[in-house]
Amino acid sequence: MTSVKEPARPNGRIRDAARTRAEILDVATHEFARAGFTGARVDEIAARTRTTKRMIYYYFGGKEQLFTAVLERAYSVIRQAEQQLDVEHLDPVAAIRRLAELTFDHHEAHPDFIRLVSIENIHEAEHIAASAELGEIGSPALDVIGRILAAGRESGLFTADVDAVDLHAMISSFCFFRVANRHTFGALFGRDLVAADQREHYRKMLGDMVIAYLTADRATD
Amino acid sequence: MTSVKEPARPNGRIRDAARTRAEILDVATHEFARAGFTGARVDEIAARTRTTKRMIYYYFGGKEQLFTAVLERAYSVIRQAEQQLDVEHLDPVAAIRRLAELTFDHHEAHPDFIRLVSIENIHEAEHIAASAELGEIGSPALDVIGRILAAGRESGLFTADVDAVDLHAMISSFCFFRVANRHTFGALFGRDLVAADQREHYRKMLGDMVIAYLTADRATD
DNA sequence: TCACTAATGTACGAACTAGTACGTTAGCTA
DNA sequence: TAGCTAACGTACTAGTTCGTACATTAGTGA
Repeated sequence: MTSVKEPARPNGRIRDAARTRAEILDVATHEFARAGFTGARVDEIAARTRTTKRMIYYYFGGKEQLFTAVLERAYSVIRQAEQQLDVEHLDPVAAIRRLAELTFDHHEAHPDFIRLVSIENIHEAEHIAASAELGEIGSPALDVIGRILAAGRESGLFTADVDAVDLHAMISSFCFFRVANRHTFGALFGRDLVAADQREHYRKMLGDMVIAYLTADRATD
Repeated sequence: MTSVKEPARPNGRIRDAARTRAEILDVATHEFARAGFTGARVDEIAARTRTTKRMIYYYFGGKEQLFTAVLERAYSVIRQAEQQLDVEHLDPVAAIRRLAELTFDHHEAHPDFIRLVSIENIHEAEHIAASAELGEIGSPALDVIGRILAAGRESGLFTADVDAVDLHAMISSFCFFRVANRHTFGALFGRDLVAADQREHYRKMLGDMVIAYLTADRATD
């Protein structure tokens, strides 16, 4: 009656450390983004993987370290995207506009990342501080912005007194706010900032804003 | 030995519904802003008041409703501030700049409010949705912006294709990001967006940006 | 093929946490 | 001043939640 020569593998359990680790990270990313650090449940994360809670502690050590690992991977994704940036062949104005648009697109495409950043700020960036990997490495985009800015100033096109970090903050502000605060903004003002049919409007608005700022005639200031 | 005619008032307990309610709200505001909705503890909030947890349930019903009440009061503060706005006697450019600066100042002065908004967005504005008081009432600032925008367009100064809500989003983005994301931004890029000695720089940057956007020469677009 | 270790699973517990049942009293009003 | 009710306090519970002790096995290298 009972099977005799089955490969004694209940649940199809195959050992694969990398896969298990990655699966935990996937699920944890989604769960932390959904519910926040405190709101996320270790048991819930475990239940949504093909492994058990024991493995979370085995691979990551605890809830805090798991969240740190989630952040590390999330930031590595954006950094990789920034390394693909290819705008320096354009003239400064077009290059900045393109960069702003890519930032806009990236924020829109990764709402979970935006939520993780919001959550990490509620916790005053303590997990980033605890991460060896994430400590102040800057970003590839910053170098690109710096070079475009220099070229634009040299040619006399750009008049604004900003450096790359400030401009990055300006561009990110708009992109971040639009995604992160869409719920309260929508509830209070009745406008969905992420509505599909408004996408081009806001994308252009961002580019116009940044270019206008950089190229404004400041003679009368 | 024992006191005879003391006013039988252990702990100086005086009944004052309004004061008790307000004290709970004060403490809860701070505690929710500090730890998030899930992270905040009802017991902890109660411990920091002069009353007991029982009173939280007596006055507010539960943790969710308490958070909603906290949001209602926080938004009423900003609305009151907006009602004091007095910029329409200025020319459109000066008026918008002044408005941006006041928004900037208000964000800087109320970091707890910013955190509450972040938290409420993590929860997809469900408490605002549950509040009769907070449902899509707009904001006094929106009317002001609308009138300034109309005046600016009429005089030919403003060329941008935005309405009051969009402009409000643009201004808020920068102010919000600077305060809300200062921790991750500082940790990653080594720049404190809220440093006192950079305050004027960012305040001017915001005004310059908004004015440049509104008044840009769009003939070449 | 044997032994060893990395990888995995089960079961449990201690501490916490939102919420409540029940009892008390200050202060107002008739 | 008697009585009533809004305001308040104490003590408890049911359910949750992070973390771990202990047992097991797949797969690899000697």
